Amino acid sequence: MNTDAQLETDLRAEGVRVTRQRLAILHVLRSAADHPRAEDILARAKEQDPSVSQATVYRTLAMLEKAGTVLKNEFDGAGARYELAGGAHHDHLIDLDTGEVIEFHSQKIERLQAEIAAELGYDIEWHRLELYGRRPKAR
Amino acid sequence: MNTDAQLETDLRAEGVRVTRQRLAILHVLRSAADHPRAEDILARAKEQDPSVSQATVYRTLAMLEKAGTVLKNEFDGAGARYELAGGAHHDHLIDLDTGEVIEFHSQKIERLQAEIAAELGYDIEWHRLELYGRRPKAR
DNA sequence: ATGATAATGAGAACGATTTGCGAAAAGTCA
DNA sequence: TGACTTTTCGCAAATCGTTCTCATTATCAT
Repeated sequence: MNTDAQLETDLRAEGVRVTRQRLAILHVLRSAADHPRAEDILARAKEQDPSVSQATVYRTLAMLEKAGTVLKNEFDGAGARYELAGGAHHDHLIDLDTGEVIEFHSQKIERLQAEIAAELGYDIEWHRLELYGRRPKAR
Repeated sequence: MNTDAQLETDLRAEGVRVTRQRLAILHVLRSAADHPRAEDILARAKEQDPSVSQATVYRTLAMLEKAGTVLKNEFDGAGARYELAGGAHHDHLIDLDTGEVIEFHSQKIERLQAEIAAELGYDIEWHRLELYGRRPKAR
C-alpha cells in the first residue's frame, strides 16, 4: 500500500521538491475511490490547501505520470481521468449511464494482444482497452 | 464496396441535402487509404472543391458519424482520425514511430470482452482496443 | 538564516472542435 | 423555370481542456 508518507519519500527520491501543493494532490489521488478528472482533483486539493492552482494540478499530474506514479486515462467524452499507479495492470469498463469506472484484468486478452501484434510484426509498447456498457435494466 | 454514387444515394436516404461540399468530403473518405484527421480531410476536399470550409468538414463528419457512415477514432495525440464505416468491425494497432494505423480483428478477443462484461453485470455498447507498438529494429 | 534554483498562481495562449449568424444553395411545387 | 421554404454554408467568434509565460514565492542544501 502507498501511505502519504511513502509517496512523499518517493517524491524526494525523484529529486523533486516536496511542496504543500504536491502533497495535497497526492493525498487526493491516494484517497480517491474513483477516477477523478483534473477539475475534480483541483477542487478536492483546494479543500486541503486553497492555494493549489489549476496550473499546478496539471503540472503535477504530468510529472507524476512521467514518473510512473499516476496513470492518465483518456476515456471518451471530456477530459482525462487519473488514478494512482502502483497496483497491477488493469483495463477499464465505463458505465455509460453513471460514468463509473470499473477495473478488470484478463490474462487471456493480454496474451492474445501480444500474439496479434507479433503476427503483424510489432512489439506492443502499451495498449488501451476500454469497454463502454450499461447495466441491463431490471425488468 | 461503396461507390461515390452509392454514398450519395445513402445521403439522400438519410433525408439530408446532397451538396458539393458533402460529396467532396465523402469522396476524400472513400479514396483515403489511411485514417486522416479533420485537417487532412479539409485539405484534400479543398483540392476537389476549394469552397469547403473547416466548419463544414466538422459538421459533415459529425453527421456522418451519427448516421453510422464514418467512424471517429480518438487515438492518443492530437486530433481524431476518421475512416469510412461499412467494412467489418476491427480494432487498431498504431505504429508509434510512423503513426501508421493497422487494422486487425480477433473473434477471440471480442468474445472474451463480452464474457468479462457479462460477469461484471454489463452489456457492452461499444469498445475500444488500441495497441501501440513499434516494429522491432532489424539487428 | 541565506542564497541558488525550482515551483507556484494568475491569467493569457493554445489547438481542436463547436457554434451563431446572415448569406447562399438545395429541394419543392406550380 | 421561377418563387418559396428550409437546409447548409462560410466566416468569425466562442468553448473546452490543457499548456505556457512570467513575476513572485517557497524549498532545501549550505
